[in-house]
Amino acid sequence: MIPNSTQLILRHPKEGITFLSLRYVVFSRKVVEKIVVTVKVGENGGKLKSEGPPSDLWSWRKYGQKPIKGSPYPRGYYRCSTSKGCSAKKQVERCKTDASMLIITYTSSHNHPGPDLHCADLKQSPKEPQTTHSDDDKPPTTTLKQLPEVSEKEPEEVKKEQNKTSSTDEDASEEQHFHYLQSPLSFPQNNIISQEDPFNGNLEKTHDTLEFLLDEEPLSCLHITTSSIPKSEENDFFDELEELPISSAFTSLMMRSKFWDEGIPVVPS
DNA sequence: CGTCTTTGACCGGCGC
DNA sequence: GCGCCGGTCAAAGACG
Repeated sequence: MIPNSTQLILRHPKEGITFLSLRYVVFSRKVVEKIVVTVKVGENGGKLKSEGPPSDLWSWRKYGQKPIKGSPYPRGYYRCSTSKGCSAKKQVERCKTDASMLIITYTSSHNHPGPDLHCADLKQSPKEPQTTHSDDDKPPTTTLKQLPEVSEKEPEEVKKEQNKTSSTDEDASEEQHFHYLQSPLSFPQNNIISQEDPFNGNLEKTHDTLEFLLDEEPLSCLHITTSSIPKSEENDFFDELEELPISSAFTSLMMRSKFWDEGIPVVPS
């Protein structure tokens, strides 16, 4: 049985409130690639106004919100405002069975380089709404941190910068409690998914990563699986989707991200 | 004043 | 053809 989805469970080193599960998704029928990210924001994540949503480095502008049939929570529609004319979009909604879970769907891709990592990391995308959302109506942005594919930063440099930020400003903002990684859609598509054989090659590495992750005791009841999603209504959400394992590119990105550094405190020697 | 959010209206796809 | 539903538009207001 070939695993068709991957979930990564990450936790905050202190509070353990942030979780992330990632899936690469292809709408096989429409041949439209979407990437669905589910984010565990913790029980208080969606209830405390002070608890700002995680943000990525892009600026997202909300352009719509619709109540979704079958879900008590509305879905928010965002498009990239980092660059005019960028077609990147994302949809953010809460899991109907678990309000602490956010389901973020990325569509289209950025047609421009991402923001500078250093600057963005320090400035934390000031345009990004952080604290104005309420319980249900304004979903947070994602924990995805997007690195410009045009500028491959030295991981050490990135870590250094990020550590500096987190060490000096760690408690300044709830935002600091979230970990960032690159938006999958900022990768060239052939780096995201091998259309011919999406499971080949990446699988082993993905599993290595997962085993590594699984060494960390999960903090929540969120199920970890590489082959199926546990029975839940969330599963229905993905039923029509063809799920793919995380690519090595994405994995490698995570490994050098702040997300990785802080989310996975245990590093194999 | 520029940018963003909110929110009702509008549009297109799809099923019956 | 009609209604439902998801996605988008755009005007108005809020905010820094």
